[in-house]
Amino acid sequence: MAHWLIKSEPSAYSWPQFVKDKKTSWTGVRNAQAAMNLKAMKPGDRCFFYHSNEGKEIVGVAEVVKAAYPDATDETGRFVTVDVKAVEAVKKPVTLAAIKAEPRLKDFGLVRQSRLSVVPVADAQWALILKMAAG
DNA sequence: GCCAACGTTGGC
DNA sequence: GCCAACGTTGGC
Repeated sequence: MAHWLIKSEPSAYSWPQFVKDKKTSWTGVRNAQAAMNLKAMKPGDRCFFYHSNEGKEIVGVAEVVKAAYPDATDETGRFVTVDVKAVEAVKKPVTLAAIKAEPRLKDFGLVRQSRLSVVPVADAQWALILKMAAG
C-alpha cells in the first residue's frame, strides 16, 4: 500500500468540510506531475490531508476509494481525479515547521517541492509523521 | 526547439 | 505583500 499527501487551501476545501462530506472527488489538479501521482493511487492507499497557506499542517488522514478517472472539471481532458474518503482527524496536527525541524524528513516531497499538490510519502516518512501526529 | 515573459503556488 | 520556485505560453 502506497501513501500520499494531498494539499488543499482551507479557504477552498477544508478538512472540516471533507469530514462533513465524508467522501469527495479530488478534482482541480492541473499539474502533470501531480496528475501522475493521482494515477498511481490505488483504492486503499492512505493520504495525509494537508492545509496549505492557512494552518500549514497535516490535519487528517484520508483513504483512496476509487482509482484515477478523467476529471470532468477539466475541459482539456488531460487531467484526472480520484475519490477519497475521510478516515480520521489526527490527534495533533503536524505543522510544516515541525516537519522541517525533523532531520529524517528533509527529503519529504512537501519540503523539497513545495508547490506540488499531490506528493508521494515513503513508508518510513508515513510512520514517523503518524507518530508525531499521535501527540 | 529555445528562451523570455508571464502566471500561479505557497511559504514567510 | 513580497518573493522564490516552477510551470506554461508564445514569439522567433
